Amino acid sequence: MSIEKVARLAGVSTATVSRVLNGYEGVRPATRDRVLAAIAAIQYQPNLLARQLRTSRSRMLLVLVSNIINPFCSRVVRGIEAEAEAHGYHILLCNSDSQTQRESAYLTLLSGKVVDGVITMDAVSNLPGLRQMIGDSPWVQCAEGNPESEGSSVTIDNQQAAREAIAHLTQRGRQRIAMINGDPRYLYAQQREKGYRAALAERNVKWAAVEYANEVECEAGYAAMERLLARGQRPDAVFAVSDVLAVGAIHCARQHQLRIPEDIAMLGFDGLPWSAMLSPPLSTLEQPMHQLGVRSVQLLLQRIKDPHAPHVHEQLNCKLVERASS
Amino acid sequence: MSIEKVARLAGVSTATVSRVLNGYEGVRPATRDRVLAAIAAIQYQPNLLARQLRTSRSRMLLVLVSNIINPFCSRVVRGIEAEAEAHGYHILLCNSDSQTQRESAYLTLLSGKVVDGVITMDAVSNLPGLRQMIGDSPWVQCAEGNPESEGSSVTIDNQQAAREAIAHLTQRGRQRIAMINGDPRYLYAQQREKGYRAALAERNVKWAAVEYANEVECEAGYAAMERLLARGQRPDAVFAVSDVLAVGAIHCARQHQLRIPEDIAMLGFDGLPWSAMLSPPLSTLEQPMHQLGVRSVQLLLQRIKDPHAPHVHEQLNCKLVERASS
DNA sequence: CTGTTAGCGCCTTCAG
DNA sequence: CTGAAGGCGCTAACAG
Repeated sequence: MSIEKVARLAGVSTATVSRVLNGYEGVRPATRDRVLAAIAAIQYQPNLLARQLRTSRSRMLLVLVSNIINPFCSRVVRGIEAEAEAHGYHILLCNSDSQTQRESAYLTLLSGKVVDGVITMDAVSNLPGLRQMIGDSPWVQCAEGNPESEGSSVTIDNQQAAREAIAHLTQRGRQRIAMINGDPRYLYAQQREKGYRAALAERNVKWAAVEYANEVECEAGYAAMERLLARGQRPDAVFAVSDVLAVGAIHCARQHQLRIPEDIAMLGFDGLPWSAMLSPPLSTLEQPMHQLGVRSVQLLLQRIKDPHAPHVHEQLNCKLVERASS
Repeated sequence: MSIEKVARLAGVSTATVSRVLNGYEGVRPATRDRVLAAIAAIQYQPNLLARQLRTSRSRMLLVLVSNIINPFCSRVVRGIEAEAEAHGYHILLCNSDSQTQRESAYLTLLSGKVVDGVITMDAVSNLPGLRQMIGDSPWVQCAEGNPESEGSSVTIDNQQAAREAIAHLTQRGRQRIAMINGDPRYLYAQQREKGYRAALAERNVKWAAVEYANEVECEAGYAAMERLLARGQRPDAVFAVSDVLAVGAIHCARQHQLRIPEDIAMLGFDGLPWSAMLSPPLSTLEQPMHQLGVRSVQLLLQRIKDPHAPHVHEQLNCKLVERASS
């Protein structure tokens, strides 16, 4: 089942078989046909591991994501995979749950030459241990990136997005805008909160309230809303950093006999398709999810091709979609 | 950066280094320490490709999924990954979009020894071409499986689940139950439709209406509902094969000034967490998503360990969750 | 146009 | 307890 058997059967050398396999030009049609026939005869399948070892290129990309269950993540990953496949690359998926140990287990695949590069969608850039494991291997941070760290990144302008969110809500006359944020270990969470506070400050609004959801699941959004409502003065608007969290928050508000948007306006983030189909339809900040993935791959492949290519920090635009919830 | 450098630096043979690396017993502590020191000194990282080639085991599993964006899929994949990781395996993800060509591209990784086995969540068992590529490599069908095909499978009893759905709706006094089904090339869709029709027949109900969503996205659910409402007599209940489709269907019904559940009862499928937080909360058939993934990996690893282990066809239970939408 | 040869980096008998 | 040597299957010079 090796290249050698094919060679023997076709009466040629292994080199020739290899040439046929890899589509080299200089092979006489007659011999090529003999080789092809031999391949078909024994149903030969090249051993890709051997090839990868020899060429030291695996055409595989590692994708480190906090949790694929987050619909935002799965859509970005879809973009990654689509673009990777278009260039003949495959992807290896790691759900880290932000556990350093799991991430480092996967990163050995990078040093172990099993993958040619890595795209991280998790808070790794501020973890020195992981940074060191990545070394100067091809690396792109996607959606969650520190522009000041080494390595390229493709993100949105989180701070700016949060400002737009607040601008929108104040414009609609809201006075007490609360925020349901994600785990503050994430840069995106830090940046959005910074934008939120800055926007309020600019408007001389002193009322602020932030609750953190420990994961991006609607139950966590519900719980955060519960805590928000348990505080003294009730907010008249909530800015959630994910549509998923917003769903939970809306449900919680309803349980408290509050009307959306009359009593509380609600604004989500991400722009998942079903946000438009909720009742009321959810206003949200739409991220270019697919494109985030696509661009990340493009930058990564560029760097794989030329390890000395400069690092790039790209920011894609997001878009406020106004609907009935705010 | 190879094992040989370590050996030279430590003044031992490559064999000894290998022994240390793989935790073999019979190495004198003194030499082991020297080796460990050398490894640390040059920051040696084993080349996993070489190891995989040599041992012909990659500890990687291929997961072929139609589309990771489907929340049902991402939750199953999460289960797969969790269990795989617990056994020291990594996973390679392929979004096939049910395109035979893409699937076969990924399956070369199986014949190419890049992965030790494959879990398919897509309609492949009835595609002879792909079946042949898999050959008798370790293979488990997850969530979408043909019990009559070779290879193991872990599924739910789709037909039975559909019967329960109809039983529930008729019990609530519904007379004209329509179905929003998935792509009929999938076995799950065929089986659920069979259950739907059988349940109606048993009750001597002649009214039936089935529309197919071309993908599992809420927009497709919306479109299917639109077609359903454009038909002559309007249904008083809809059984959708996915909560995602149900969201779209509900939205469409609302646009037509129909109330849920008064005018139309709605029943979803999968049991995604946010189905409980919609308004009204969505009744649904809850699948053991995580467990489907976990069991698949267990069966697969079993078969990798012992290629002659018998094929198993397991069915996990799903559960009707009654909420306000029906 | 084709064959010979030398590894890629590792593990694993088989000797000692 | 340790070393020498062979080979996993493939590609890429280098000859011819």
